[in-house]
Amino acid sequence: MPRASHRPRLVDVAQHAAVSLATASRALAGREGVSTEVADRIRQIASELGYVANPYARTLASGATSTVGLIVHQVDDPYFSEIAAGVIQLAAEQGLLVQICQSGRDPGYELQQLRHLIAQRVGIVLISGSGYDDPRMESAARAELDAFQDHGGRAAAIGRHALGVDAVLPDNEAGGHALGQHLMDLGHRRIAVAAGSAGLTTVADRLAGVSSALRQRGRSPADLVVVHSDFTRGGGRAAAEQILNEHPETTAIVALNDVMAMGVLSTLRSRRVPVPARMSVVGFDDVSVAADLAPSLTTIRLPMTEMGRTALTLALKPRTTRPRRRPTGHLLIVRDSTGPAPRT
Amino acid sequence: MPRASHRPRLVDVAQHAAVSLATASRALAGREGVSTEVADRIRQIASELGYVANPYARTLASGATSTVGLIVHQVDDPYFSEIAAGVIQLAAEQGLLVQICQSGRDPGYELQQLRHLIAQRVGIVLISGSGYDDPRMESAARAELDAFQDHGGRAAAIGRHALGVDAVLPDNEAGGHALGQHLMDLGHRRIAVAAGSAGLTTVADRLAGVSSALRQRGRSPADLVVVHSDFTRGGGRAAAEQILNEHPETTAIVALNDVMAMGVLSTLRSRRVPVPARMSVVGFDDVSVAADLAPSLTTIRLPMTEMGRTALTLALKPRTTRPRRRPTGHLLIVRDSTGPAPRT
DNA sequence: CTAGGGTACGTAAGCGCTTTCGTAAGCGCT
DNA sequence: AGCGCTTACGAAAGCGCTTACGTACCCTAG
Repeated sequence: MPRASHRPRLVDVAQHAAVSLATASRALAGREGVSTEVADRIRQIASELGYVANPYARTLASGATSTVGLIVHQVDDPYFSEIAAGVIQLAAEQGLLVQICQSGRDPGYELQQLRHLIAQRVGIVLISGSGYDDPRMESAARAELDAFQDHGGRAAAIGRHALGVDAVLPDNEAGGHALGQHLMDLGHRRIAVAAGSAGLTTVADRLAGVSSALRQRGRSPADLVVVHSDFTRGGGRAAAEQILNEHPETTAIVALNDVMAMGVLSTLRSRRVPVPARMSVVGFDDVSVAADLAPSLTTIRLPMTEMGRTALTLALKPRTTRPRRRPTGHLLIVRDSTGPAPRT
Repeated sequence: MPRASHRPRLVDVAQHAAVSLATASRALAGREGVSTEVADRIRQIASELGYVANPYARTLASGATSTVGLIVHQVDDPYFSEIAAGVIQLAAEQGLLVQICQSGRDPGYELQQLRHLIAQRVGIVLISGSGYDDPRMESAARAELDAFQDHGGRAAAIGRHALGVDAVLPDNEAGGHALGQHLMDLGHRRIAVAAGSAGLTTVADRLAGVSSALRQRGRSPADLVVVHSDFTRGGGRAAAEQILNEHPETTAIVALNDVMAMGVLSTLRSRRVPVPARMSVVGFDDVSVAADLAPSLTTIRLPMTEMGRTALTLALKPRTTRPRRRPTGHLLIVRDSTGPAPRT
């Protein structure tokens, strides 16, 4: 077999510099034990030769990987693509490579992807998406991550907790609360929630926030109509259909993320329900298109790109005994999809 | 140093099966020279042990990589995220891993990312984005890809040609033509184009299509107002501003991609120009949010996700002497952002 | 002048695979 | 019985790095 690569190897650099492999390796790794002049000469020659270390050989020898695995639900969901953008940005700055996987919102498949990434010996695992209420759902993933970290891997979660790893977490409950308050302030009393799949912590937290806002104003959370479907545009459409059919008195719909809100708006448009005159709609996340929807969407802004960066930053730091939790800010963005409740 | 990994190695499998390393390797790779019974026993044991080959060792030994590098402009641009989704999908089906890079629309940085990917010894490179009119801009990338392919790498381009590699290519000119025709049919005579950066082949091709539609109807393409900015939302806003200020007689704006169209619509909204009553707007690509914009966008549909899959499929096939070009379909989608030209 | 201790560098043993080559066994044929 | 051929497997040489360990050298102190 011919040489796998035509690229210069470390021996080539070492020969040109008339030093041993060990010295060349040390010099390029910036480790000590090499005089400054020799190190400079080696680096000089390496760059002249266009030498770049073979990461496979390097990893095999040292066990230290420089690739980070990122698990998202769907890269073409704007929430996740903004997170991914942040991760990839920072990774590029750090000279790391990002391997990306889609779990397709399926916990079983997600676990499989996680195992695959770990089996591929990535050094860092970043996992986004929502956690599950049922601890049994998370325990397998958690065990996997624990073992991974015990053997020197690093992991961080984005927007999900209960995984026993560092996490960057938006305050979903406070965000939901702000949305609830905003709608109450506008006089809405018949509020429905288009929720993602039941059993997701993100859903539970955001919902709890909305409920608490109602309770704070002396209204029973039982009045809140909650329709579960999933965190997709189609899920939003389905939820809106159900709300319109079964609860025609509703004057405001809280979609628990922007993508669902897009579906909700779409259904309202095709049903010719004027927004916000007849129905107010709010979302959550403030994905970049939220401002361009018809009408532009009132929502809670989350700094997704920054969340991605922060998660990688956390994973890059040495592990602490207790998992860290980094909160993110959130902000109510009022746009044109909300207005005063229609008089009855 | 402790063993880098706690995972079972090939020796472990071999020992349990009481065979040599070579036999175990052959059996798991499905290569011949192993009796069926022995091979089955080895596979059985491997799966019991949860053995997964160390890709670093495997690649180092064989030179065959199983990771594909994908270069996009920005993952949070919906056009690219849909392409990425397709690539990642198919890669997962094939057991390949995807390393993703953002070039940030900067040709220099893109070249750097390309070199980086190749230096990282990916086996397949997929490059998306637009090519450049100036052949000198592409020659460096082309040389890099040529050398890469000569040494056994495989590459494919998505939506760009002139790279000397297999490519999946939408018919940008025909799409532009369809848009031009559509607007002419609606009676528009004062048409402006919000174009991406000058020098991009995508821009030139789509523009040529629009011009040819005008010419076909006996109008001079010189009448076409072309404003160059870039393929972003901000670029669309800027272009729209300029068009409104310098060419107030315009009744239709062709944005050369949907993301720019979003910016155009945003500007028109803030300037209170009614769409389509006073101004028609069209985009290009049909990203998934195009239907949810205000108003929903008339555009040319491109099968981005499928384009991603096709590109990977091409790269997976053995290389042919001449680069293949796989065309993609396109389709005019008429929505609410276009209407009859206002009477003057 | 020698012992002791750094410092700078080289030697060589892996990391966990793949693959070439060698060998032994089994087969049919003359 | 002897030959060549095929088949099934093992031994061992790498792939291109990192790093523990060894060694030569120089400097300072006694």
